[in-house]
Amino acid sequence: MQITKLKTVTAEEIVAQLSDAVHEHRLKPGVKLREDEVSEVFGVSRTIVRQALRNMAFGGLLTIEKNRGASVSKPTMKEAHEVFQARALLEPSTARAAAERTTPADIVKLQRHIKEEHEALDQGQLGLALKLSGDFHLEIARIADQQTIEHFLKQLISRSSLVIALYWKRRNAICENNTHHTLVEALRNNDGSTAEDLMRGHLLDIYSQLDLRKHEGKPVSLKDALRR
Amino acid sequence: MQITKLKTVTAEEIVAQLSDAVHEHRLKPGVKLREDEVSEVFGVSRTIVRQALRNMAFGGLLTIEKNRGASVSKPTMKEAHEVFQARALLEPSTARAAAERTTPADIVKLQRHIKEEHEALDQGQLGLALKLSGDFHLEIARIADQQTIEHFLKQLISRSSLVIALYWKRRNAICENNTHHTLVEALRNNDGSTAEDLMRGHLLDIYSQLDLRKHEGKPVSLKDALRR
DNA sequence: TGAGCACGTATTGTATACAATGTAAAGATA
DNA sequence: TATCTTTACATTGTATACAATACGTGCTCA
Repeated sequence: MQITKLKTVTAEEIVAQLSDAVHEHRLKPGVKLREDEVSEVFGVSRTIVRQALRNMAFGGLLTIEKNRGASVSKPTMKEAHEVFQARALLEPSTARAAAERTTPADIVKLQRHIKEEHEALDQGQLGLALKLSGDFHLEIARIADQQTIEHFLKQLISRSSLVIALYWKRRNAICENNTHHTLVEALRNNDGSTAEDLMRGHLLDIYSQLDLRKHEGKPVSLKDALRR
Repeated sequence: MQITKLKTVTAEEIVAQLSDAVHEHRLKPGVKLREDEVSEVFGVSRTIVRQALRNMAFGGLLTIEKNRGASVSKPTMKEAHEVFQARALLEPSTARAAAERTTPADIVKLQRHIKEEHEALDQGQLGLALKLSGDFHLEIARIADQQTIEHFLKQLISRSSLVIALYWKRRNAICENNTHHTLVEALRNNDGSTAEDLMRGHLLDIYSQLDLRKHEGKPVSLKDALRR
C-alpha cells in the first residue's frame, strides 16, 4: 500500500498563488485577506500564512496594518508615478543588455509568451493577458542575466498591475499594440540600442494610458471620509 | 506607584539593530545568527526573531537556508557587479531630481552627515564611517522624494556594505575623497546636471576600488569543495 | 586505522494555545 | 433620537510545545 504523502503547502506556494490572483485582477486592490480564511483555503496553519502575507507585503503587493491585517495594496497616484519612473530607469538599459545576450532559445520563449498573451486577449481574459505581459518584461531581465534588477522589477511589475487596476483609462481596447513583437525583433537582431529605445517608448505608452490627473480627491464615500 | 511598562522589543527594532551591526561590519559576512541566541539577546520569543530575520533576508542582508538557519550574506562577485550596476542606473538621476528640490534645511542635514562621517574616520571607526556614508546616499533619495527608489536603494546600499567587506582592495587609506562635499555643493546650487555627473563618477570610483578580478576560484577549502 | 553507520543533541519548522487589540451591536442616558 | 458606554465577538499578535531535520560523536567492523 502506497501512502500518498500529500506535500504540505509552503509559504512560497501561497505567495505564488495569491500573487497570480492579484496580477490577474481576481483579487482587487483593497480586498482584505484574513489569516484563518487563507489558512483554511490552503490547509496550513496561520503560521505559514503569516509568513506568506508578510513576504508579499515586503514586495508591496499587500499592505499590513498592525492589528488590522493584510489587504491588497491600493497605490496612491504618487506611488503610481514612482513605479513608472523607477521602471523607466531600470528597464531600457536592461533591454539593451538583454539584446546583447539573446539566444535563439530565448526568442522562442518570448514568442510563445506573446502568443499566449494574444490568445488570452482573444478570449477576453484581460487579467491573464496582463499577467503574461508582466512576465514578458521579467523574461527580458532574465535574459539580461541581471538577477538583482530582476528582483526589483518583479516588485515594480506587481505594483504596476495594481496601478493599472486602479488608474487604467479605458477598460476596453487594451493593448492592441505590437510593441512586444517589435521588441522581440530587436532582441533577435541583437540590436541593443533599438531595444532600449523601444522599451523606453513602450513604458511611456503604458504610462500615458493611465489616468493620473483626475479625481485627485479619490472616490471616497462620505462615510469613509468622515471615519476616524 | 508608577508601573514602568517596559516596552517589548519589536521585530523592526531587531532588524534595525542587526542591520546597523552588519553595516558597521561588526557582523561580518558568513556569521551565523541562531534564533534562540538572538531571541535571548533581545528578550523576545523566537517568533519575533524569525520575523526579523526573514525581513532582513528579503532585503538580501541575510541568507536563510532551509533547516540551516540565517547567516550574514556573502555576495558573489557577480552579485557585487549587479549591485553597482543597479546603483549606477538609479542614483545619478535621483541625485539630479534631488538637486532640483534641495532646501537649505536639507543642506544642513547633509553637512552634519559629512561632519559625522569625518569624525568617525578620524577616530578610526571605519565601520561607522561606512554606515554614515551609506546613509548619505539614502538621504539624497529622500530629498528627491522618491520613496520607491529609496526603498530599493536601501537594499542596494546594504548589499554594498557586504560587498565592501568582502572585496575592498586596500583596507587602509579609505575614502579620503571629498566627493560627498562637492555633491552637497551641487545640491545647494540646485545644479541637477552636475549632481548627476558627480554621483555617476562617485559610484564608478567606489566600484573601481573593489577587487573583483582576482581569486575567481574563491578561497574554498578542499573539504568545502568536495562536500555534497 | 579508517570508512560507514547509529544515535544523541542542537537547531529550525510548524501548529496551537492564549493574550491583546479592534469592531460592531446592544443598551443607557440625556 | 442621538451619542456615549458597555459588552461580546472576531481577528491579529506572541509565546510555547512539539515535530522534523541536520550535525557531530562515538561505535562497529573490516
